[in-house]
Amino acid sequence: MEPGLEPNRRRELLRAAARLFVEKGFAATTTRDIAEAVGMRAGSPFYHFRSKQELLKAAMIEGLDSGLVRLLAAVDGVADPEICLRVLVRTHLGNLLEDDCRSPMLIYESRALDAADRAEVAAAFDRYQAPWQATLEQLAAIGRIDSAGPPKRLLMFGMLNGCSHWFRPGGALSVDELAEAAAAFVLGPQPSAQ
Amino acid sequence: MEPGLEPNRRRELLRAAARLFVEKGFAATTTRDIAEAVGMRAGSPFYHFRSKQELLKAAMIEGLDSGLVRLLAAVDGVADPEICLRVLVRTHLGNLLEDDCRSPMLIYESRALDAADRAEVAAAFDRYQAPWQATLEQLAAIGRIDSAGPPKRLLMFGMLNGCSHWFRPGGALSVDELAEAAAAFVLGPQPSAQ
DNA sequence: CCTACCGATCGGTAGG
DNA sequence: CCTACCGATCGGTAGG
Repeated sequence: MEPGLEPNRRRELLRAAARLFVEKGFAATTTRDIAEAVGMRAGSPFYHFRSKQELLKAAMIEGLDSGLVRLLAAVDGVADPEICLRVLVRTHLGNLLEDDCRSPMLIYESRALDAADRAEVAAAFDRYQAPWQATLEQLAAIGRIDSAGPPKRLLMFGMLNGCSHWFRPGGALSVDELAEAAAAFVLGPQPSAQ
Repeated sequence: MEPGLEPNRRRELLRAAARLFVEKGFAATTTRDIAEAVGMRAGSPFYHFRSKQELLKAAMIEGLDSGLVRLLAAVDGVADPEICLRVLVRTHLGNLLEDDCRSPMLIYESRALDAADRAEVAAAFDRYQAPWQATLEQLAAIGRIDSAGPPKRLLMFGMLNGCSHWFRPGGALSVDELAEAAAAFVLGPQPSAQ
C-alpha cells in the first residue's frame, strides 16, 4: 500500500495537530508530539505537510470549514432569528468544546503564519462568520438587539471562544447550560415571557 | 553601581517580557528577545530571574496587582453599581489595550507554568476579580442583570480579554467606544431613557 | 513512511 | 551584568 494514497493518515495528523495546538499552543507543540500522537516517527509528518506552519494552516481551514458545515446544517430551515442565534451558539460551542475539532479556537494562532497563509485563514473565518452576521442583522432589523456592527460580533466571538480557556466538560455546567447563558448574554433579557 | 541594587532593570525586564509574551506568546518568545528588548546580553535576564517561567509568573502577578490598583482607584467613591461596572470595564480595557501592562491577557499562558506557580497566579487573578464579583452581585440584587453566577463573570472576562486579539488602537473604534459597547453587552439594553 | 542525520536555536550556567 | 559556553531539543531533509 503506497503511503501517499492513504488520506486517512493526513486527517489523523490534522486532528492530532488541532488538539495539541489548542491544548499546548502552536509554538509549544513539537512536530514530534504530533507524530507520536498518531504513531509515526519524528520525520514522517513532513511526508504529508511541507512544514509545521502548513499543518497549522490546514488544521485551521479544514476545521473552520467542517465546523461551518455543521453550523449550516443546524440552522437549516430555522426561520426565527432568535432561535437561529441560539442554535448557532450551541453548535459553535459544540465545535469548540465537544468534538475533537476545536478549530474555532485556533484563529488566535494566526500570528504564527506568514501574511499569505494568514489571508487564507481569514477567508475561511469570514465564511464561518457569514451566517452569524446574517442572523445578527435580522435581529437588529426587528429591534431584538440594538446593533449588528462589528464590535458586537467580535465581542461575541471573544466571549464564545474564551470558553475553551475555562470550561471543563463533565463539570457542574453542561454545554447546553453554557450555550443558554451565552445566548442570553447576546440577546439580553427576554422581552416577553415564554 | 552594583547591578543587583538596580530595581529598575528588573521592572524593565518585566515590562518587556509582558509585552512580548502577549504579542508572540510565551513559547514563541525567547529569553534572548527579552534581553535584547532592554539592551542586555543573552544570559543576563537570568541574573534577575531564575527561569523563563519565573519571568512569566512575575509578569503576570505584578501586572494583575498593578492593574487591580488602577481598578480600585477608578471605582473609589462610586456608589451606583451600573456606573461602577462601566468604570471597571473601561479601566480593564485600559489595562489590556493602552498601557504596556497587558497582563490581564497573560492568564491564558498559565498552562506554561507548573502547579505551584499556577496557584499563585490564580490567587492574583482572584484578587483582580473581587471588585467585579461585588459589582455584579449588586447589579443582580437590584435586578439590573439576571444573574451574577460564575458563567456570567467568566463569559464577560472572555469577551473583554478577547479584545486584545482584534482591537487595534488608532483604528475606527476608540477604547471609549469599545468600553461602551462591552458594558452594554453585559448590562443589556437600557431599562430607562437617560 | 522509516532511518539517520544536520544545522540552528534555545534555556540556562560558570566565572568573573 | 558580560563573556563564553554547553547540552538538549527542534524543524526539516536525504535516501530508500
